Amino acid sequence: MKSVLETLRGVPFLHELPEATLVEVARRCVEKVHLRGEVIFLEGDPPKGLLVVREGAVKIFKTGDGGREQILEIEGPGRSVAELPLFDGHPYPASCAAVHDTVLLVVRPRDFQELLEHHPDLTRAVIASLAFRLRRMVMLVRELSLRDVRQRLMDFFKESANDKGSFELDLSHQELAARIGTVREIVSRTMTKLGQEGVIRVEGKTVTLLEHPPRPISPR
Amino acid sequence: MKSVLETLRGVPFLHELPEATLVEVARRCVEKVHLRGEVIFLEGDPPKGLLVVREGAVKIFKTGDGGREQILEIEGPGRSVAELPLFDGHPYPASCAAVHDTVLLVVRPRDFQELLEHHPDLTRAVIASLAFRLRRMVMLVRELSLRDVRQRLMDFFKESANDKGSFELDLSHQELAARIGTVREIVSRTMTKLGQEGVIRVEGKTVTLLEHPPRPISPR
DNA sequence: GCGCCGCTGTGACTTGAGTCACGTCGCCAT
DNA sequence: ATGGCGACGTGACTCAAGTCACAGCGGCGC
Repeated sequence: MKSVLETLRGVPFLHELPEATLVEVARRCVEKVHLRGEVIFLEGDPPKGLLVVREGAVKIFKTGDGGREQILEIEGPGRSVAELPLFDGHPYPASCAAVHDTVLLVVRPRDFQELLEHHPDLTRAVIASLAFRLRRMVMLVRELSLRDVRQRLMDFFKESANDKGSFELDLSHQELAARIGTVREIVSRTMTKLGQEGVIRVEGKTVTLLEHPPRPISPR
Repeated sequence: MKSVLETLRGVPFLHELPEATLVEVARRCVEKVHLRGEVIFLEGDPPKGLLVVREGAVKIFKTGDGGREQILEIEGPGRSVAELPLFDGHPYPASCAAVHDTVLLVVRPRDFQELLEHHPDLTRAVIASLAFRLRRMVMLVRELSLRDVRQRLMDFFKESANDKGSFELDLSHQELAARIGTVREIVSRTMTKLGQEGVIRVEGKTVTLLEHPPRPISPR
């Protein structure tokens, strides 16, 4: 596991801060461990502080009536979560839970405020962070509203593969379903079908995207 | 129509600025007229500047393969749009078009940057603005993923009514459908059904929400 | 007045997605 | 090994939503 300082340096929106400041931040960090599945905060809770994933992974999600879950974001090591309520003072708009056993660094709200005041350049970073999340949410809206499950699944795979031909799928079908806005069974079925069609190949946890000629746009 | 200054004062995130600054902003405003239906910018375009609706209304939307449209936000007089690309420098994540004939005030990106530098307190406002939009998008994701059309429609009505019993629906079914993520016919049908069930009453453009005993939670 | 056009209402049909119910497989702990 | 548990695969069924087609209405311009 990386040192506290290394972890903080890896957070995109803390990246610009001078070393001395990071040390200041590190000093204020509390470490907190959450076991797989454990809830870290619930929608509606008041801000707990800035959370940085040191090890493991957490999910941000909304829950619907039928108990169904829509994951907004999954964040791994070196990523921060829960900035929003910190910046606007309102309660969390969504809940958060540990996807794997997780070690978090927590910077309490007051400490963070103080930091903001002493480091005005940090504010720019904050804006960048919010802007990034906003873009992600717009993408998610588009996916959910304008694409079918098959497309959403492929989009997710392509993003995970990140230009490489394959990647490790470290989510259960259950979680993958919640990520792309559907249910376990549909993910299972769709993946099987994609495999049969030769669009992807699945071997254990490794998913390979098989190139296939970009099919011409079908006439309407 | 309100004066330029009054319009600017009405923008939530400019509200805090001292009068003198607003005058500065007003001086840099260019006015631009767009007729109903006209496209103001397209997804992928580079930032055009801060846009403030002086009169009329605009929609921010994404377009899908089949030509279907998902509206992210509709903004009326005294509301700003297109802040995001201004803050992070990236292209628009969605397109924008006039819903009615519209008068816009435009502050060019360079002028806005200058303003930001001279008024550091404005930065807080910027954060608030992004935070607000982010919350809206999270709400939209929840709607799209976890609620059915009937619920989305009622949610939209309740928000429009804003605690009053009724409101003016100034969107076509087509636009309403794009707003809540479905198609015209379904909106039409669902509204008819809600009317028959006595949940709402529709008279011309006026929609009245009829109170009805909060039905007990159905057992699962 | 007449014709055009955008908006709306509705029937009939199709289908993608979700639900239910099992069965299987592999892994871990006792 | 054996029992339990969580993850996965799949058939069968249901249904909300979307599509297609068409008809009526109402306003506006010429």
